[in-house]
Amino acid sequence: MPKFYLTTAIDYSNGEPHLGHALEKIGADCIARYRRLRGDDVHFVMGMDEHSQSVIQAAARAGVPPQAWVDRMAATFADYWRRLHCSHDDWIRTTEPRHAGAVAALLERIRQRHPADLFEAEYEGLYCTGCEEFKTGAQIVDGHCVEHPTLELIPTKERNHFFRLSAYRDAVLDRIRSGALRVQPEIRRNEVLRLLEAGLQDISISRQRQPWGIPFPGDLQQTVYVWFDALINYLSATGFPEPGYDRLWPADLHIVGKGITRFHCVIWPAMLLAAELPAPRAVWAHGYVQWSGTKMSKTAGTPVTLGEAIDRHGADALRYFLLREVGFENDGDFTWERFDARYTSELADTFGNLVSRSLAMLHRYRSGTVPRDPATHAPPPIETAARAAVAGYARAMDALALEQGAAQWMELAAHANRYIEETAPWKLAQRGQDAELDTVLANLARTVARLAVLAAPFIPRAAATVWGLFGERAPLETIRLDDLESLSAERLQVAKPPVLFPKPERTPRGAQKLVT
RNA sequence: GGCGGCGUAGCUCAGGUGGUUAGAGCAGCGGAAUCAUAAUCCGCGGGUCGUCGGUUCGAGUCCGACCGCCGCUACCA
Repeated sequence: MPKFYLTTAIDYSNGEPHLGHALEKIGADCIARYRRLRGDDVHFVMGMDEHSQSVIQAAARAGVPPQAWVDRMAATFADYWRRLHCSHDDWIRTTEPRHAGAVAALLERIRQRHPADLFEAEYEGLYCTGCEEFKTGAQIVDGHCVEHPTLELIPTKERNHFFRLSAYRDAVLDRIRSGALRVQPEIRRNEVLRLLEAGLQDISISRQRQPWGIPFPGDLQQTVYVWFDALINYLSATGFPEPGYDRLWPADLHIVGKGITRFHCVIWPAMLLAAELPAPRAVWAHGYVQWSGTKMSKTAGTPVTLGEAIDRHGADALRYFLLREVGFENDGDFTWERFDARYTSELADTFGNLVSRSLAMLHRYRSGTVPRDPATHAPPPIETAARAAVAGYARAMDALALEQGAAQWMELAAHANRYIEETAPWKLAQRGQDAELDTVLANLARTVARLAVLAAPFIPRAAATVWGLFGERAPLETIRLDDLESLSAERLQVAKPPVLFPKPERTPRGAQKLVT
């Protein structure tokens, strides 16, 4: 059983999680569940990034000590991920001792293997006394800090520890070009390659005047710069430097937002190479969730809270909508209108109703017992369609094309609805064509069971419910994709179908916000 | 400024290496059916393929210019 070590970016502890955070976690969870379906020994890690200045500020605004603040945030995030049925195996926080230990160990390892890669130098920058940090780029407008336009930025020199990033340009470039480190999707790979081709500068990896952080080994006047600190979480979670960490390391896939690809595709691999540790095998950089075509930035305020989105139609529905319509590759739009449309048309009317009518007929015509299929000859069209859908689903999911995987699932459900219309079981029953009816009902039951398996990575709760309706079988978690071809529901006693995805009678709340 | 991407039916999008009447899903309209969450199934709807030129027997599909969005451009996670 091959191991599959999967991570998401750890979330910054300075505010509530929103739909953007959720997309990343749900996408990663979908992949984790799919890999388990594939038979991989999955280790899925999420967590919190809890150091740095903004955390201190957020804590101060809330009037609590930093540790109390990050504890509160971690609990909040973890609760949302639980509500969204995330199936992570571990939850790491950068304020944990195991992480501080790993950071110190990694730095020590670099110092031992490549002493020249860590050195001290002067860092020069514009320092804002309001923020207590250096400002660059877009943070400076008209020569002033955007947060404190009335204060003067002070040119300041600071003695810092540096990492010789420049020494690893060629090695990182080679790994990405050769595919040893896969950067996906293609557009992100190209961006990273161009960045590398342009050359790298060494980076400072420590900060003075920054009490909320991991002490820099050998220089207690300074703390480890938050990015250098944060990236190491992926290694900390393996148990590094304790023996056995290499059972998990290297990571098979880091899921990150497109805004932080260079940290994961350039700096992180270079850090590992300097420590003579293997680089991750793949990085997937997803796009962002937009609200009616505009950015959902923290500063602009969130037009929709994560809680509202979950409450709308339930966690499964939100998961499905984010992965199917918003998508895990490009930026995508979230609107109540689109959410409701997908929910109604696909989850309720196509899949939910298919389950309803199939099981209802099983009860009406066969007392709830799936009959044996007496047919001995050519498989019905639905069987051919099911195999094609499973193959297409696997192809898409292997390539992390989650939208297409969901589309394959939906296509099979639609096909099953057509199969019912074409065979018209109610007519077969009327005419007393029992053998034909048995064939149709057995095939329908089998298709519904297969759909439950394929749906599990996207809508785990509903999938388990449907699977459970068949009773007397192995838990859904033990089923593998390879089992689908021979999967049969014959002789099983099925329960009465519940309404999986109820449809609100009237215009649900929040719809009016669409107009503004 | 530099590099790159996008702009196809009301909406979300497919459309390797140019070639008969430009496709799908959703929404909308008409019909059928009645097992089912008034769900399903069938049919229909004609969009200057961002704009203007060019190459070609022929371009959504290649070239150039332009317009409009967007991403990256290294220490904000």
